[in-house]
Amino acid sequence: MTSESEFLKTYNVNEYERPSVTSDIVIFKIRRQSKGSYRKNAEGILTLLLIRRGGHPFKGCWALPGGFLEPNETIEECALREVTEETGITPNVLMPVAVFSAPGRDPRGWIISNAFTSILSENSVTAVGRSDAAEADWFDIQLEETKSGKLLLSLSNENENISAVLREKENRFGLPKFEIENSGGLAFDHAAIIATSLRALQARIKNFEYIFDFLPEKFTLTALQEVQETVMNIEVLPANFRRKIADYVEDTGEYSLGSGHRPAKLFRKKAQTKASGSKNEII
Amino acid sequence: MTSESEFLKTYNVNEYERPSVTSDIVIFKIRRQSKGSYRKNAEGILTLLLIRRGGHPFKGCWALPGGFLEPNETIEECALREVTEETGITPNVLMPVAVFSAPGRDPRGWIISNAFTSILSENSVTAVGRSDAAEADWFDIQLEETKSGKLLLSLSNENENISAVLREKENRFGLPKFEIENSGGLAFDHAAIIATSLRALQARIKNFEYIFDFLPEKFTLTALQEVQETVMNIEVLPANFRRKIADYVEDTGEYSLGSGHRPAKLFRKKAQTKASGSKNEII
DNA sequence: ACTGATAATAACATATTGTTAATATCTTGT
DNA sequence: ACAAGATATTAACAATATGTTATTATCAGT
Repeated sequence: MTSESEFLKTYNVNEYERPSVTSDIVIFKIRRQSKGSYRKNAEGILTLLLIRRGGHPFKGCWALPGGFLEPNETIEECALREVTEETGITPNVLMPVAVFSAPGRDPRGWIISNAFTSILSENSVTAVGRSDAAEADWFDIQLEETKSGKLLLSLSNENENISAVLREKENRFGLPKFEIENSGGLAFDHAAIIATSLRALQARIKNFEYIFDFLPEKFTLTALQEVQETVMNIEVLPANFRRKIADYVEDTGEYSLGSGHRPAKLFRKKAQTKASGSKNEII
Repeated sequence: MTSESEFLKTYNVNEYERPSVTSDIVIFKIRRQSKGSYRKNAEGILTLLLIRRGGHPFKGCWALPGGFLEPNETIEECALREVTEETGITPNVLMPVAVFSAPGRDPRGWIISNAFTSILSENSVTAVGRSDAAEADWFDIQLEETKSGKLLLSLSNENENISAVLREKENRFGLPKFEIENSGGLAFDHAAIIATSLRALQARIKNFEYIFDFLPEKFTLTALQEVQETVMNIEVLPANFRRKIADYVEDTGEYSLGSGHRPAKLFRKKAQTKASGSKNEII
């Protein structure tokens, strides 16, 4: 019978096989189709940040920013570090999505990935490209279900056009996961990570979680509504949206002027987003 | 310039330091305080499955079932395998909670844990104890907020009484995480994993996600209501609960008899839990 | 039959949401 | 200065959904 400290002195973690651990970060941002104003003929488009891989494997392919977990950092710190290193951007939210650990997902060997979703606001710096990432760019993203039940993930910018095809994988494990039928040239299983992340984001945006991260501190309610419409790919009636959002925002007293029409009030996110319920705790 | 296949031939994953990866599983189950019927003086109690560690480190301490990820399995498969090995139980849901990767969380070295939550139904086999786990048992669990904003996690059975104290840790990373002020004798950071998991479960039970996993295939609406009340620690008015749950269940035509009072209809979970919304897609 | 116990739902008040339409206020062009 | 164009904001009413209380239903046991 050994004591705990004696045990730890002789314990050697290298006796067991271990995987490498990475983080991959799915960063979204909304761009306005026509500059100036929201709504009608000027709706927002959801975009995604990809890097072109400068080294093997998948050299030259588009991929999510990300990299290996290092000792003495948490996986969240790893995610932030990698994004900054590879794109020069430092996001301020990090929403855990899922762990991707299917054997064979990385040709280099046993490597599992922790996926995170992040959001950049419209007016934030978007200069991209650094270090081992040869190139970085924003891609318009669309995820649509086909009649045969498959999912088509389309990513495009001026020069590139990526089309990946996915199938929803049935599992007993909470979140929907996806199987890649055609990666469209995306590295690793990143097509599946992107699809899972977008679905997770949409679920959160529904109840106004993370919605404010797409916009600067002060924003109009129309812009906020546009965020929900763009991310979820739906249309919302202004009167309804304004009633629902009312508890989450507060008036700044300022206005957005110079738009050629009635100026919109500027709001900010209200500190506490408490939900009320009924008078008593018994519902 | 090397080709992709040449690169992979010379790539050696062992050049970089790697963590060990584990899964930990937080398994909940409801027990009835007095056998026979639900409600009034016979309310449910949420219980949690713990194992007593048979080896170092934390030998003799209570801990979550779990273990190391092995090559050629996903982290979800690892979680299921470990639960079965250590407790003889095979759960049928597995809800991802979070990754715990804080440096120093395991005295053996660099080991990160993927936490999952699972649920066992009332009438399932609960025989526990196997392999390297010296002992396993169900603990009544309670998580309450104190006036000073701390969280008290209480776990108890006939012989044991564990009290852990936690603080909510502010972070920019989605989920609330917790810092352990007093582990109450629980191994590793398992007190924090348990608290995070329970909070995650409560959020899901609110909208009837996972709620059916606590009960057998056929159940009464009162029993289902009891699940929500027990997990979320609230009281619900029957008329309200029944209206809200109506779209998620279907009548089996059978009744629960022999109870000394009006028999209750037995329901089952309805296949599709679709949400309706308005007539058009525009809301 | 009567009691005790819980199931199930009716009935009404209140609150929320869906929907349509009216009004408000800016910029620009004349 | 005034009209036109554009979008913001809210009023008003209909339709649903929820909170709340009370009533009725149906069993087992006496």
